[in-house]
Amino acid sequence: MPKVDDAHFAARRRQILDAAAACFAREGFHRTSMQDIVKESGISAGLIYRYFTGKDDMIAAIVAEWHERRTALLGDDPAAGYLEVLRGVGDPAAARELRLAVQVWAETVRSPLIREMARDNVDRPRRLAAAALDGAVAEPDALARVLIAIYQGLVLQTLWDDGVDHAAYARAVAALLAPLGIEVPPADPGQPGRDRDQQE
Amino acid sequence: MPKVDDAHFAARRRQILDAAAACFAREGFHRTSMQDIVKESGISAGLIYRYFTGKDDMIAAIVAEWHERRTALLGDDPAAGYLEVLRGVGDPAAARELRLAVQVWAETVRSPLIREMARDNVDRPRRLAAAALDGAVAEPDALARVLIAIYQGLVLQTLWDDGVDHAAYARAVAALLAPLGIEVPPADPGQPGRDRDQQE
Amino acid sequence: MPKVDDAHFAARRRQILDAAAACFAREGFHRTSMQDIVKESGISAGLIYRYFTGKDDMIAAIVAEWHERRTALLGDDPAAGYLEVLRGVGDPAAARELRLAVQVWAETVRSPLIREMARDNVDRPRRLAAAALDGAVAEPDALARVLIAIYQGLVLQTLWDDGVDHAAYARAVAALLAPLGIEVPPADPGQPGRDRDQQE
Amino acid sequence: MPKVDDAHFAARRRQILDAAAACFAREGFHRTSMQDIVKESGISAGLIYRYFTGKDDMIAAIVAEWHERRTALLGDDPAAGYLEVLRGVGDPAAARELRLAVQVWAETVRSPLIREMARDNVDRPRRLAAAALDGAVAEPDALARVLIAIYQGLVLQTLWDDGVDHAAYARAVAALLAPLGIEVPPADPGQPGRDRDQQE
DNA sequence: AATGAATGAGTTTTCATTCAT
DNA sequence: AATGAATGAAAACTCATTCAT
Repeated sequence: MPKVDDAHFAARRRQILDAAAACFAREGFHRTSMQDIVKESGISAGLIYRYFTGKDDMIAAIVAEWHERRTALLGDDPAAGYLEVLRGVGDPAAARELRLAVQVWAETVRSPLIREMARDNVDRPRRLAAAALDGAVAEPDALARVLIAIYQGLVLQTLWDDGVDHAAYARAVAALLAPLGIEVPPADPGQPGRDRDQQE
Repeated sequence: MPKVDDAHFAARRRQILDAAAACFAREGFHRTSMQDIVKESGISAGLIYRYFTGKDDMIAAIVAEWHERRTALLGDDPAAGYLEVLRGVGDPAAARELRLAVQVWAETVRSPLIREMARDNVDRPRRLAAAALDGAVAEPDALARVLIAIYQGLVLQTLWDDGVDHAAYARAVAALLAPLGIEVPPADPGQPGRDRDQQE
Repeated sequence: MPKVDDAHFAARRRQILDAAAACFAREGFHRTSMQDIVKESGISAGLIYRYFTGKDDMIAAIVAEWHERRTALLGDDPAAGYLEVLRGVGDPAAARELRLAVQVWAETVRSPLIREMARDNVDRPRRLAAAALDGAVAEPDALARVLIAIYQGLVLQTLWDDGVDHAAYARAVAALLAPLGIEVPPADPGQPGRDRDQQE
Repeated sequence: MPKVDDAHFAARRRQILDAAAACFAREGFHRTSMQDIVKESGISAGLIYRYFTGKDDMIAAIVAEWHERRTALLGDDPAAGYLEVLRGVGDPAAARELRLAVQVWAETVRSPLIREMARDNVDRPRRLAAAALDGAVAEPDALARVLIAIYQGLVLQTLWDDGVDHAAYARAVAALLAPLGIEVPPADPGQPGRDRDQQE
C-alpha cells in the first residue's frame, strides 16, 4: 500500500463523508438513501461499500470526525474560548454542522455506539471545566454541565429561530458567570463575528 | 358498529398515539415502521389511517399535545416551577419523553411544520421569562434563552449519562441566578424527586 | 314484501346505481373504490352489499340496464332513428353515457359475462338491420356491422375530440348510404341538436 | 455490470413492455398488478422502475410505439392500405393488439395524456384522408371520421364475436365507397388473410 | 479499482368486504 | 334496515446491498 494509494484512499473517503454529511444535514440519516449519497458524491454505490460497511458505519465515522474536530478545537482549556464558541454557533457557515449535530443526538437514542461517542464528546470538556471550577463554586460538576447545556440549547434555538442574537446570548452568559468570580475572556473585537463591541 | 361515541374515538386515538410514542422513543421516527405501530397498538393498519394521515401526522399530534401539557403545566409564571422542571428531567418516568423530544428535535430540521411547532413550544415560556426579567437584568431576552437552553441541554445529557445529579444541577442553576437577584423557589423537600435537599 | 318495500328497494337500488355510474364514468371501474360510491350515493358501505354482491355485480347491473335502455330506444326499426342516434352522440347530456360505454367495452376483455352482454347489445340491432338490408345490397350482414361500427367509432372520436361535427357526420353517412338505395330519414330541423338545416 | 450498452437497454425495455402488454391485454390495465408484470417478464420489481416510472408510463410507451408503427405502416397514403388494414383486424395474431386497444380507449377517459395520444394517433390518418377526399365529396372531414370509425367499430366487434367475416366487411366498405368515385385497391389474393378473394 | 445493473424484502398506503350494534 | 368501524390482504413503490463485468 504505497503512499499515493493512501492519499487516494483518504481523498475518496473524504469525498464520500462530505457528501454524506451534506445529505444527512439536509434530510436526516434515515431519510437519506444510499442513492442520494451516490448522487451527491459522484461515487458509485459499489465503491462506497468498499469504504464503509453500510450507512451506520458512515454515521459513526461522521460522529468520530466530529469528535476529533471538537477535541482539537477546544484544546486543553475549554474555558478560554467558551464565549467564542457560543458566538460561533451563529455563524451561517456553521449551520450545516448544527443540523448534523441534532441528527446525531437523535441517533444516540437508538445506537449505544453513537450514544457513547456523544457522551465522550461532551465528557472531556465537561471534566476539564469541572476541574477548573473546583474550589471556586459549590457544585463544580453540575455547573460544568450547565455550561455545556447552555451551548447545546443554543444550537437548538439557533436551528429554529433565525432571530437569535448570539452576541447578546454570550453577554448574558458572561453576566451570569461574572458574580461567581469566573473570568470570561471578553469578545475579540477583531473577530469576523456578528456584533460590534459591547460596553456593559 | 355505527358511529362511535367521542369517548371511544378519543380512547382509540390515545391508544395509537401511545403506541406510536413508545415506538418512536425506542427506535426513532424513521426506523419505526407503520407495522411496528400496528403491532404495538394492536390496531389494524387500515384503522390507523382513519385517525392519522401518516407518521408525520402522528408526530405533529404528539408535539401538539406536548404544547398543551406544557402550557397548562407552566401556567403564567414559568419561573415558579423552573427548578422543579429541571429536577423532573431526572424522573425515570420521564425517560421516554426525553427520548421522544430528541426525535422531534431532529425532525425539526426536515419539516417546517414540526420546526414551527417546536419553536412555538418554546416561545411562550421564553417570552414570559423575558418579561419577568425585564428591568432586572441587562439582556432579558438573551437570558431567557439561556434558561431554556439550560433545560434543553439537561435533557440531552440525561439521555446520555445515567449519572447526572439533577438536584445538584438545579442547585447550580439556583446559585447562578441568585446574584442577579432572581429568587428561585427552593426545592420542595417532600418531593418524590431523587436527592435529599441540601441547602448550601 | 309489501308494495311499499318494493318501491323503496327499487329506489335504493337506483340511488346506488346512479352514483356508481357517475363514478365509473369519471374514473373507470377499477379506479372507483367502494368508498367513492359510498360518498357519491350517500349510502353506507354495509347497505350497498345488501343490494349487490360486489363491484362486479354492479358493473353487470349497469350494463344490463344499458342493454334495456338501448333496446327500448331502438325499438323494432333501428334504421328509422339511425342518423338521429348518430347526432345524439354529440349531445352534451350524453357525455357520461359515452364514457361509461368505453369502460364497459374495456371490461368485455376480462369478463365473459360482460362480453356476452355487449355482444347481445349489438346483435339485435345488427340482425334487424341485416334483415332490412337483405336483398338490397350484396353483403347485408357485413354492411349491418359497418353501420354499427360507424356509431361505435363516433362514440370514441367524440370522447377524444370536442370538435366533432355530428351533423356533418350524419350527413356524410347519409351520402354514403344514399347510392345503395337506402333511404335515411332527413334530420329533424326542429331538433334541439346542434346544427341548422343543411342544403347540400 | 457497468453501464450497459444500448442494445441491452432496448432489449430489457422490450421485455418489460411485452410482458406488460400481455398482462394488460389479458386482465386490463388496473387489474394487472406490478407483481403480475414482474412474473410475466421475469424482471425484478426494482429494475422495472428504472425503466418506467409506473404503470401509466408503460401505457404511454405502448401507445407511443403504436403511433410510430401506425405512422410507418400507413405512410403518406392511408387510402392505399385501408381495406388491408380492415382485413388485418381479423388476423388471429393481432388479437392481443385489439384487446390492448380497448384498454387504452378506456384509459383515455381518465388520463388527459393518454387521451391526447389516442387522438393524435388518429388525427394524422384522418387529416390525410380528409385531404385526399377534398373536392371529391361534400363532407371530406366528416367522411374521414366515418372511415376511421369503420375501423374502430370493427375492432370492437371482432373482440366480441368470433364470427366476424373480415373479408366480407372489407367488401361491404368497398361497395360503400365505390359510388363516391373512391377507388379502393382490391384485396391482395396472395395475402395470408382469412378469406379467399371473391370479386363480385 | 470501479461501475451501476440487478435483486427482493420491506415500506407506506388503500380497499373490498364483514359484522357488531 | 342501516350504519360505519374494523380488518387484513394486497397494491405500488423504494432501498440497502451485492456482484458480474
